[in-house]
Amino acid sequence: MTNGDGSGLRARTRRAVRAELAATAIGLFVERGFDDTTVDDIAAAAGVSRRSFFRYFPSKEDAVFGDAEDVAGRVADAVTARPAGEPPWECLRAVLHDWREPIRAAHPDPALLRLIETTPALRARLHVKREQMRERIAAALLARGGLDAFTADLLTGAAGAALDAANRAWLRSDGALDHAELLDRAFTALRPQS
Amino acid sequence: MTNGDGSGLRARTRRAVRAELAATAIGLFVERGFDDTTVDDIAAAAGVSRRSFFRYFPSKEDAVFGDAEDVAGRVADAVTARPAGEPPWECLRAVLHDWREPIRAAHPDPALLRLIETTPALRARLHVKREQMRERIAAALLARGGLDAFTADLLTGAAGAALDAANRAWLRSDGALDHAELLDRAFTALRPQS
DNA sequence: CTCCTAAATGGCACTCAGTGCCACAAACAG
DNA sequence: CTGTTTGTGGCACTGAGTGCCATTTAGGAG
Repeated sequence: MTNGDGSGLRARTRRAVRAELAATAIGLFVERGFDDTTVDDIAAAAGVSRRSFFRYFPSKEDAVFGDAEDVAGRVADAVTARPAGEPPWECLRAVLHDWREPIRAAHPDPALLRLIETTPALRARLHVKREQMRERIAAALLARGGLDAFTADLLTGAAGAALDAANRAWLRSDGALDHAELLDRAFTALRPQS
Repeated sequence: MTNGDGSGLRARTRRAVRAELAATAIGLFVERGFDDTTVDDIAAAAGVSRRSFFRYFPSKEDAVFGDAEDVAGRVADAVTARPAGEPPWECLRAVLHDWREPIRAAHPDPALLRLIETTPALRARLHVKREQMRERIAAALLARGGLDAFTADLLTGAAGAALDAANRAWLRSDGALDHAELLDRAFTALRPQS
């Protein structure tokens, strides 16, 4: 029996190659645009074969959004870890507030954000990942008890809308506005009535 | 100068062929699944060439969502047409309430809804269309005055979340629950504070 | 009706994403 | 060392989407 965890040379090199591929792909996307970059380009620039690229990422888009599932899982865990009696909306507000920085750090390049905004294929993938994340968070919220599935869907959807509105306003201001305060304003405005 | 409007044999046959293609495509998608239906299959079943299919729809997915832009435009117009003094949130609630039926009528087959839910490519396209619609509605809401861009984004996003939550609960109940009442509950819960 | 132009069509060739298959090399367990 | 597992590259194939061209057809001008 081998070690199932992430130690060992096999798993480590695999993670390194994956990160290298993602960085190379993002660099090329930002430089030439998503559609004008082929998988062959990425693979060649990273020194692997085209076939191997698809062993690390199921699609070209996933080179950008590869770690989204990990983040979704950890955010869901953060929801579960909140105090039991906390109202659901406050729980979501606190968790999203805590995860603003980690999420931003995973996509440090503002040019990448612009690229995603202007590339239909990337926007589509982002929306799908976002929805998968929302479902996981809704499930975690539901497991905490105190609400039904309808309310869990509603609150997680509204929290996503709050985050989106804050992000858009922040991008419009070119980073001049305070992101945390924008998010707070959004959450306060949408706080559910009784 | 020819007639730019939609009358005339040219435009009418074009609309007819487009509708025929969409119906054929949806039928095949529901029957065999989206991925197991090729554009060749659709074109052959509708009696046109593969090349002509792409003259009516820019992609295979658009055979399902082809009229989304029209709907988005008309919903935005409905927002503009609401009484001037009406609070934004009530405006959105009223417009979405009025458009529940027309939107449902455009996708009458529940099997199609299930198919969209379970097909990644269709879900992705749906999310993109949804977001485009939200942007148009946000612009219309903004043009009414009385709010800033941040609030317009926030309210339209929240309205979308309300609609999604109502739709999901309605699908979960297999149509047993009252969709209008679910939507109303969602809007009431998220009504923004002062 | 005839001629002319604009639009619609079909066919072909091409690029590129994504997959299945196979042969080969490196790591690892015994 | 030996068998097994895991990663890799190469190849061929399907299918979406696009550019180009030759042909047909609708609809307006004379």
